[in-house]
Amino acid sequence: MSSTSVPSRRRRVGGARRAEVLDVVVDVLSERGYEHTRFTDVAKVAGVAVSTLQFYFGSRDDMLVEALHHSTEREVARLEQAGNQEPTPWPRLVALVDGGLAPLPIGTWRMLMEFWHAAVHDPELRAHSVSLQERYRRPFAEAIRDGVEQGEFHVADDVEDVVTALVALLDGLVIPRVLDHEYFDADRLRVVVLRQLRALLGVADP
Amino acid sequence: MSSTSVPSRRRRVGGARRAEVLDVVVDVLSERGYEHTRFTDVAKVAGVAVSTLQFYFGSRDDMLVEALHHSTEREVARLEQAGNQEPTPWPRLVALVDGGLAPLPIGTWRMLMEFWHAAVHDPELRAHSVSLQERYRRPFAEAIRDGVEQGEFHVADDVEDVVTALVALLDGLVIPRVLDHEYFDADRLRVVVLRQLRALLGVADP
Amino acid sequence: MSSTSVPSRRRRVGGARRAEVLDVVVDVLSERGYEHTRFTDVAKVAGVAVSTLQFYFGSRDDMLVEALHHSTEREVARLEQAGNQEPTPWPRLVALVDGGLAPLPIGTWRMLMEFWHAAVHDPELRAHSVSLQERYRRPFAEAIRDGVEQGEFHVADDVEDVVTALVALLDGLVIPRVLDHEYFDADRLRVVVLRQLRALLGVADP
Amino acid sequence: MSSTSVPSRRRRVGGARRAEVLDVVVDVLSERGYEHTRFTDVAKVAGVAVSTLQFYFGSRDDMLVEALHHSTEREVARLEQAGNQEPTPWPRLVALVDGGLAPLPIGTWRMLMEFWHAAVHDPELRAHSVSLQERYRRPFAEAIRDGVEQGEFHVADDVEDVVTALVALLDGLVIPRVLDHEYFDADRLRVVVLRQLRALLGVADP
DNA sequence: TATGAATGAGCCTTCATTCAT
DNA sequence: GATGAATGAAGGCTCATTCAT
Repeated sequence: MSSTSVPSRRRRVGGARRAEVLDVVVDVLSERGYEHTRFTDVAKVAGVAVSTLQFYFGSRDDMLVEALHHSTEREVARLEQAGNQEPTPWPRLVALVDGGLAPLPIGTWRMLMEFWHAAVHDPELRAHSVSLQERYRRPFAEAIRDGVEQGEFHVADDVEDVVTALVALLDGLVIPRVLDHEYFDADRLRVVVLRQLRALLGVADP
Repeated sequence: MSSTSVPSRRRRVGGARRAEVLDVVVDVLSERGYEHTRFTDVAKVAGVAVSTLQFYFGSRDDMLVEALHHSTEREVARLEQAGNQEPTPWPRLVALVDGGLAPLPIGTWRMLMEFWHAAVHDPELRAHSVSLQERYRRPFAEAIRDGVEQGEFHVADDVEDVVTALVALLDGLVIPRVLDHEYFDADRLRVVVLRQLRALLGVADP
Repeated sequence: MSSTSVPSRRRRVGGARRAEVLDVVVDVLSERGYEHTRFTDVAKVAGVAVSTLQFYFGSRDDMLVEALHHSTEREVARLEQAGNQEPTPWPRLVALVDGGLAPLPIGTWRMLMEFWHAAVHDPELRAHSVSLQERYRRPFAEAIRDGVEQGEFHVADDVEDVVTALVALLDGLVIPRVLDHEYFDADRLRVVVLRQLRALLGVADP
Repeated sequence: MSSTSVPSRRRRVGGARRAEVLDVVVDVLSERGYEHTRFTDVAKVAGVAVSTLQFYFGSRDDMLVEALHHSTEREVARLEQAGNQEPTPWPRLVALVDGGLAPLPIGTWRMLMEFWHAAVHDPELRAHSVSLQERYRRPFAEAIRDGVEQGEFHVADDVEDVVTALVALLDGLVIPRVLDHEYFDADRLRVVVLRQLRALLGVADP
C-alpha cells in the first residue's frame, strides 16, 4: 500500500546527486550510529562539502531523520514485496519470516536498531515508528487471518497478539545478530521459529 | 553465578554519596540516553558539582559505562533471583518469563535498550554484552535442560537455539514497550508466550 | 542643488524591476536594520531569487549602501521641496520644521537612524553623511540668512551654529519617536520647537 | 536614585576579572558596534579565552546587552551626579547641559548611539531604554520645576515637553559629534543651547 | 536577464577537561 | 573530599559568493 514515501517538509532543493547522497547518509548512519554521525563524516564519504549537505537536507537532524525514514521505508517495502510473492497463507508466512531473517548486509539491521533507539528519544520519530510498525505488522496479520479463514490455521489467541509475538521474535533476533553474538545462527533459528509458528497456528509439522 | 561485578580498572574514590550518585546516573541515563547524558544533567539532578562527578567517576564515558554495568548487573541478578525461587522446571521457566515481562519502571527497559545500542558502537561494551548475555541465558537454559532430563520437556531442536528464540522474544517485546506502542499488552502477551513455550517444549496445555 | 544622486561606481544592470526591488530593499532595511538584512530577507519580500539581487546590486554591502543613498536622497529632496513652497523666511522655516516633524511612516525615521549608525562604522558612508548633512542644513541656513538680511530675524550667534542646534533638535526627536517613547508628542513638540526658534531668531510670538 | 544596577539573570559566575572584562566589552563594543563585536574581538583585547567570556556572560547577546546596560547605567549616574552638585535651579541646569556636552572619550557617545540603535531592534533593550530615558530626564525636569516654583523660571509649555526638547537637542548633538562633522563645536554650541534655554525659561541673559 | 546548485569562511555554542584551592 | 574558574577542541549553522546554465 501507499509506499509513497515521506511527505517531508523540505526536499525541493538539490540536484540529481541528492538521492545518491541520501544513500550515503544511510550507510554512514548505520555504521557510526545516529549520535556519532557528523556532517563531516557524511561529507567525506559522499565527496561533497558540508554546506552541500546542509543545502540538501537542512539541519543535521533533518538529514539523519530523512535517512532513517528512507531506509525504514525501504525495509518495509521489501517485506511487503516478499509477502506478495506467495499466494497461499503458510508459504507466505514463511516468506515473511525469511524476510525477517534474511542475510542482508549487517548495516540493514544496525539501521533498524538505530531507528528504535532514536525513536525512544525523539517524539517525531516515535510517531513514525508507530505507523511504520503498523505497516510492518500488516502482512503478517493478513497472512494469518487468511489462513484462519481458509481453515488452514487454528489460533487460540487474538491474531494481533500472535503477530506481536512473532514480530517481537524477529526483532529480538536482530539484537544478537547486530551485537555479533556467537550463538546466533540464522539457519538454525529459522527452524525453531517456524516450528514455534506452526505450533501457534496449529499447522502440522512437515 | 559469581556476581563479580564491574571488572574494570575504574577508581574507587568518593564517599558514601558515590553510590547514591551512581543510581542517579542510571536514572538520568535511562531518561536521556547515553549520548545525551551530560555531566551537567547528572550534576543537576544529583545536586553535586560537575567536578565532583569527575572526581567520582573519572571521565564521562567511565561514568556512563559504570552506570550501564551497574544497572545491567542488577537486572541479571534480578532474573537469577526470580529463577531460584521455583524448584521445578516449568514453574521456574514461568517465573523467568514473568521476570522478562514484569511491569517494572519503564526506565529499566529503556536502560536495556541503551545498553544494546551503546554496545553496538563500543567494543568494550560489546564484550561485556557477550558475558552478560551468557549469564542472562543461563537460567533459561538450565531450567529447560532440567526439564528435559526429568522427562518433563521434549525438545526437537538444540536447547541453546530454543533459549535464543525465547530470549529474543522477550527482548523483542521490550521494543514496543519502550516505544509505547498501543498494541502491546503484557498480560495478553504472557499467555501467548507461554503457549508458544509449551508447544516448543512439548508441555501439555493447562 | 545638484541632486546628482548615487555618486557610486556601482553597476547599472537589471531590467525595470530593479527600481522596484530597490524600494523593497529600503523597506526591509528600515524594518530589520542594516546588519540584519540578508539577501534572503530581501529576496523573499521582493519575490526574486537571491542571485538576482546579486546580479542587480553586486554585493550585499553594495545593495544596502545603495538603498541607504536612495532613501536619504529622497528625504533630503523632500525637505528641499518643503522649503521651496514658501517665499518668505519665517513661513519657510516653519515648513522645514514641519518637514522634520512630519508624521511619515515610521520606516522613514528608522532609516535615518540606520544611516547614522551605519555611517559611524563605515568610512564611505561617513563621507556621504557629510555631504548629505550639508544639503540637509542648507535650506535652514538659507532661510535664516534671508530673514536676517531682510531684518526679520535677529541672531546673536553664528547662523551655522543656530542651524546645528536646530537640526540637532529635529534629529534628536527622531530617537524617542523611533523608540516609541510615550512622552513623545509631535504636535506639542512642534509648538515648543517653534517657540524656541522664535526666541533664537528674535521673532515676536504670534 | 537607586543606582542599584542591573538585576541581571546570570552574574553568579566568574571571579574578580569579570568586572574588568566587562569594561573591555564596553570599549570594544563602542569601537566596533554591536553587530560587529565578536567574541573573538573581546577575547583578544581582554586577553582571555572565548570560552571564558561565555562562562562569564552566557551568550554573545547576553554579554553585549550587559555591557550596554552597564555603560548606560554609568552615564545616567554621571548625569545625576552632575546635577546634584549645584543647589540652585539655573546653575544645576547648566551643569546638566555641560554633562550632556562634556568632552568625554568619543567611545562614550558612540556607545549611546549603539544603544539607541540596538534598542530599535530588540524589544528587551527598548524596554530598558524607556526606563533609562525616564531617569535621564528626571534631573532636568526637577531642576526646571524647582526653578518654576521659586519664580525663577517662566515656562509657557508643559515642563515635560520642554525637557523632551532639551534632551532631544543634547541627543541630537551626539550625532554630528560621533560622525565627526566639522561644523560641530561643543563650546560654541554650549552658548547657543544655553541661550535657547534661557529664552524658553524666561531667564534674563547674563 | 535571471536563477539554482554548490561551496567556503566565519562564528557561536556545547562540553569535557585541567587546575588551583 | 569537593568545587569553582578557566580553557581548548569540535561541530553545527548562517550567509555571502561563485559558477554553470
